[in-house]
Amino acid sequence: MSQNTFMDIKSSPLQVNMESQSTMTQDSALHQQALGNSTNGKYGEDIFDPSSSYRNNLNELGSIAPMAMMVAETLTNEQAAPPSVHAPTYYNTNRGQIYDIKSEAADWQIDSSDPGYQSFTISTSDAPQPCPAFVQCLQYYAPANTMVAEAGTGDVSAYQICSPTSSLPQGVAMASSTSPLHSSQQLGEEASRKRELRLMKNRQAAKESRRRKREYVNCLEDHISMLEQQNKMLMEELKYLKESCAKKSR
DNA sequence: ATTATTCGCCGTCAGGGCTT
DNA sequence: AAGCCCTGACGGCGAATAAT
Repeated sequence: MSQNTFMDIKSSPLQVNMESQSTMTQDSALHQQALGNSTNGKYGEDIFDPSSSYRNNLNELGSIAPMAMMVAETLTNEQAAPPSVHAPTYYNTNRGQIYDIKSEAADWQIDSSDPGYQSFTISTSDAPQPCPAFVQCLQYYAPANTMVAEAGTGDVSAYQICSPTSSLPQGVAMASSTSPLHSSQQLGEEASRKRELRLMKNRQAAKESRRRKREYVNCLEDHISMLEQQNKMLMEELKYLKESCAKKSR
């Protein structure tokens, strides 16, 4: 299989043309079967289990742990060890502190002991940093398959950010998401905040989707290798049986 | 050494499917 | 119906590689 067959093929005219002109190999035929025959946006249904999506196939292999489940487990199981995730970068805004998950400076922990997630505490060794204007962001992600936690809309009224070097929370209580909006400026800020939240979620979803797809393609490649090996053995067995029959018939 | 092409990854948008 | 999630499509970017 070519290395980039289904990773992220750009559909520029040149590349589309190259694809359409390329010879249909066994691998590409299999992939077309796996991907092209899909009718509902999922792919891979023809290779493993026709009644199951590729994600289900992967789940059966135990290779995918849905992040949502990890979130639920992490936030509800107080006995569980705190997840090891990367440190966010903290920013100060006129509405409090928000953070950026791209920083990978240090480990941080989540204290979810507060029932109902009315508030929670993020501990980090990072000192708060100044930041350009940004909306309040109550969602944070953990990279590398660790966990995702979300809060910020709905019934969450506040949360806190504090430093582990201080016994008292130094964080800023965030604006209540349920507070009424009075001005067009506030409406604009709310819309902007929602957009940022949506983009952030989609960004993470896209990453997860691509990771699942890579995993799926890897599974397909392994499956192909196994089938090729199987085919080779069967061909050898057939050859042997044919020769045996020929000897007997003489 | 410079330029062109390829590759892989990312963020965003759009649209379909599912849930509430 | 609204909101959310998932994923294909698209364009941009930087690194690697090939061509000159």
